[in-house]
Amino acid sequence: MLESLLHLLQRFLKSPNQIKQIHSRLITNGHLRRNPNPKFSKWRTTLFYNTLIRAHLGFGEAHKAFFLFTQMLSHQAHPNSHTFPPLVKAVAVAGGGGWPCYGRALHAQVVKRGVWGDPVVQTSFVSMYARFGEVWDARKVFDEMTEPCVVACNAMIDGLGKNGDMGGAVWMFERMPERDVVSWTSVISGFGRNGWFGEGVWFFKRMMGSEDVRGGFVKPNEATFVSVLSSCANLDGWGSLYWGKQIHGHVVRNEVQLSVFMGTALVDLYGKSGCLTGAWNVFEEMRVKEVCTWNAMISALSLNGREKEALELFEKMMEKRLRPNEVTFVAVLTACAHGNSVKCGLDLFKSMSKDFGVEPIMEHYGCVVDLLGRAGLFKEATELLKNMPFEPDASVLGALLGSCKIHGTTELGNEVGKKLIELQPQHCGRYLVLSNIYAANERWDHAASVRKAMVHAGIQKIPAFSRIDVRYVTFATKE
DNA sequence: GTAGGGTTAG
Repeated sequence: MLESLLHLLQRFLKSPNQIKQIHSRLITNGHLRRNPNPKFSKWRTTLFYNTLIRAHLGFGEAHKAFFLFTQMLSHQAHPNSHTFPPLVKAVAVAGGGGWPCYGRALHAQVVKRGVWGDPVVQTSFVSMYARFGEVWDARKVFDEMTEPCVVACNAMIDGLGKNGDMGGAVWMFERMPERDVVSWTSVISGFGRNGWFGEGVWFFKRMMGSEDVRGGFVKPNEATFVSVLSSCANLDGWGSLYWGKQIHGHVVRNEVQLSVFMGTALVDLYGKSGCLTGAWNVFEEMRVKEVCTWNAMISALSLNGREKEALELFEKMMEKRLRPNEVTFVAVLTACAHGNSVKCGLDLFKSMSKDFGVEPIMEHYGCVVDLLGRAGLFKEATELLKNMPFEPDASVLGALLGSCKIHGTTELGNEVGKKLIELQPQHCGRYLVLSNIYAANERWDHAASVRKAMVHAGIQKIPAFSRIDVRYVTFATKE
């Protein structure tokens, strides 16, 4: 009986319903309590709890994992080194402000139960501390490990990348005695996360040409492709489409079916590099689509001048009864702003919290201010700014300043521009837009004084340039 | 006598 329940648990680790059924059987049979029978070995109860905790984490019920742990303690089942890694991961998944409390409590438990020396447990803490920005604590745990294995080093590399230390990440990568696909992927995704897109793509190329310790090639997997595609999508100019297509080709030659992750990354890539046909083809080809996939396609349309189609696709998404999220509304509101659909945008803005339960954040206000400003509705825009539940940040004010420039609204532009310079004294563009507004209205004295203030603040203007890509030759003209 | 790391949309 016991053996078969254990077998079932392990087999259905990923099926919530089955796990819940087995869980209730375990409770009614009393297997989750300490059994006074000496024939009943102690570790078996521990094993049940460990497997249940892991299962609940697996299907996204992180809070139940904690509950199981407290039950485990109250029933005097002894946690061992296998108990903690899933719990530490549950802290990371649950996230939020409560992490220091849970995370450090678990750390204390680990020390108390005498399993701190276990490398798997230590690795899980390296990830957890790094994920919450405590890279110094992560490093301390890592340095306590006598012989960190590949996985531990990978966790540290990823942690350094997550905290903006790509120098440290690459340093560690170069000194590893052996590297696997995750080591490479961690560096590639780190570069992308920190905005070093070219370096990310370069590292991918380096990976494709390198050999591992056994003389074989390192084979990229789905995570590798998704990471490098996201870097490609953000490359400037022709590189984006060129390298993106190369990698897409590689995916097609090596992968059977497009996963949601990979497909979404490709839709985003084609959307950002202006190749709408490419984005559509991937979108249509995908069997399984999630909300983020629709978001990527709607953004692709709205960023490439197809505002009407973006809104139509949003309608289609509604017909499929998919739940739009924050990102969806950023995409559709952008479409409305670019397409000058004031009424449509305002209706969507009203309905997002009322009908869909999505509370507007700064980005949404930015879109609506942009929408109103472009239409010249400055009274409404300032009204919205005043009634925002939080202080407008530079992106929102920047949207308004941009509109003031288009419409030559000097007075408001002056006010907004001054506020912006207070917020971002080192941003050369802010001074220039303000000075251009004055110049456009022949207020040369004001224009000159803004330029002077800029020089005074020690800011140099970065020359703007426009660029036309013809095949692979780039023509650039400096302003 | 089970286990740990990397992934998409603004």
